[in-house]
Amino acid sequence: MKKMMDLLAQEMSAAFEKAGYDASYGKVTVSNRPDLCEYQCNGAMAGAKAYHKAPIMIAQDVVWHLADSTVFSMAEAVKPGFINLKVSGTFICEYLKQMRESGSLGVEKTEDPKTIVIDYGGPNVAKPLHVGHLRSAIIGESIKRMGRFMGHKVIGDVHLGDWGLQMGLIITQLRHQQPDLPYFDENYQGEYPEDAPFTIGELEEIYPAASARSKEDEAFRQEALEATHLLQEGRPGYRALWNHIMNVSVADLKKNYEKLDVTFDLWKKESDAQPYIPAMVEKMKNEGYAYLDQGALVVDVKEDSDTKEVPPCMILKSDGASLYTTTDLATIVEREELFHPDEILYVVDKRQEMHFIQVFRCAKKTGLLPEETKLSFLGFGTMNGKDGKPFKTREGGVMRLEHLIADINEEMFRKIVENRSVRDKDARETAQIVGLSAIKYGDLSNQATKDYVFDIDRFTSFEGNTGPYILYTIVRIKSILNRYVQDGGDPLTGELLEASGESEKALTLALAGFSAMIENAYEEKAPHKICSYIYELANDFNRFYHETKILSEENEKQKSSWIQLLNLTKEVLETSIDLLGFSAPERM
RNA sequence: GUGCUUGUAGCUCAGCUGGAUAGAGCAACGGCCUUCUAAGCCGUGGGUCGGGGGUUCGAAUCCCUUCAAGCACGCCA
Repeated sequence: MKKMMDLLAQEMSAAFEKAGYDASYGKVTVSNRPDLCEYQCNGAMAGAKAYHKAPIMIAQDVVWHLADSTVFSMAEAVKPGFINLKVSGTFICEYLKQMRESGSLGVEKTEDPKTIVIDYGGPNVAKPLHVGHLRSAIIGESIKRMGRFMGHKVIGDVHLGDWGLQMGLIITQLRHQQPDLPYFDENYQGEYPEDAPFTIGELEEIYPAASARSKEDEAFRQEALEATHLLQEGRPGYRALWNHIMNVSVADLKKNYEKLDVTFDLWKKESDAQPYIPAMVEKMKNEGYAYLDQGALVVDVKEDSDTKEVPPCMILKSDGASLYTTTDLATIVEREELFHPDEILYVVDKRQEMHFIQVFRCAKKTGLLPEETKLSFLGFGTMNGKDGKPFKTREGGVMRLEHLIADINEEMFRKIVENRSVRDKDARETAQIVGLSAIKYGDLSNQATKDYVFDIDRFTSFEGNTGPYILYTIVRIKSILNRYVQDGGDPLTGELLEASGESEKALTLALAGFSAMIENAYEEKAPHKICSYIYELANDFNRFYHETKILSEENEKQKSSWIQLLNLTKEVLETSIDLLGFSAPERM
């Protein structure tokens, strides 16, 4: 079904035409003066020059043709040339009924479904998730859900980091700690043990220890480099160890992402792309794209329009080893082979932008992908603490994601039991649901590309533009609907009537704007637009709620109409928060 | 040094594809609970939209310039 805004523009354009002006001036926008009107059209001012006519004259001409409109209940020409509009209540009412019946809240699935691979999450194995991983997971998950909602085929890939020096460091550290393990015996012929020689907890100790040591102990570092190399060459003992590391840490990662309600379709990893490297490199060499520069194999990717120097894209280091870029390029080859995607979207820290510019250009230039395949980059900003500097623990260290989530849940739990007499068991569960909304909404309500301040106190607050406030609004609606059912009402029947008061009208207008909002938010990959929409919607609902006693309404038709309105509001809110990646509890 | 991004109320942020009086929330202050969750609602105060110039009937928004902050700039990922 058509978007509300398009229907209004259609009516307005027709009036422009009837008055003898071009239909393109009939664009309608939400009013920025809600005290004067609901919608407005500024086309008369835009057209003043073309028609050598005062804007107000044009506006008056157009308004005259809207006199008997069934869409607008008011259309007036004002001062310089604004056309102020109010929409007919019956028109909105009809629109909302269709919205309910459409099964998708009025949102039209795309006519041209794309296959989109989203690369997000990006954790490294053997290292615990820390707050730096939070944004990628949250933003990527939301965009994945939005894309699906619009009808695209979206494939989420966690793209694990499992192939760099970190693996060599861990192996080497382990070798120093437990030299007798069979994995280090080159002559070992038997089966390797099934169980890993470490727990996730131990594994997480190993990496930092190894990393620290490699910085001071050059011999150790060399050993680690060698181990990395041997692993990549396929040495059986190291391969077996690598398998253990993978199993132990992937299980742990899955558990943690589950807590965030973030799910990936693919658990691909850097090592999966390795088989694609030799042929890719050969191709680049043979076709003359790659050449040796200072010993390294590079591909030029600068373009004439560049305003600054874009260094060549490095394919192989001077020692012949592959690097980050190589893996990313090979991953593109792999994805093309497996999925033929129309688009690959990377949700990554914005500091990596230059790297991806190089990778994208190189992939296109060397023909790893068809010309029309879109490579896009959504770079997000840093999560800062209240001091405006990157988020740290009180002690100044890197905050583990688990701990952050636990802290939030604890805080949420405290607030819930403080404010309500809920049974303990429910309170824990509720605290988790509400806590997740606090984290995700706190993040997503900011523009993804900007740095933002992560403030636990503010995010867990039930007041203002927060996740908990949105959930509270939904819970209020659920509460009324539940009582209505308890009183013997059927929440699914009943006809939506035209809005009777101002706050109700405002609520219906907000609801009608859902599809335009969602389309725009997806197009711009901007979850924060969903946040500001539902925040306004929640405000509109709470105003309506405040002045309307629904359950005590004597007129049954009016009552059941309001119940329909609540149903629709709830659906829109719940659909929206689902796209953001969280859900609402039954009570709170 | 070069380039990118950001700068809006005391704080945290919207608004930026040009439109009317620049919006929220928090914090401060004042109202509203015999009645569906007051975790709510209503109201008051608070602004040289970093500075300066320009384009335009009209600029927070576009252009130029300047200041400040953050980030990135070939063998890490």
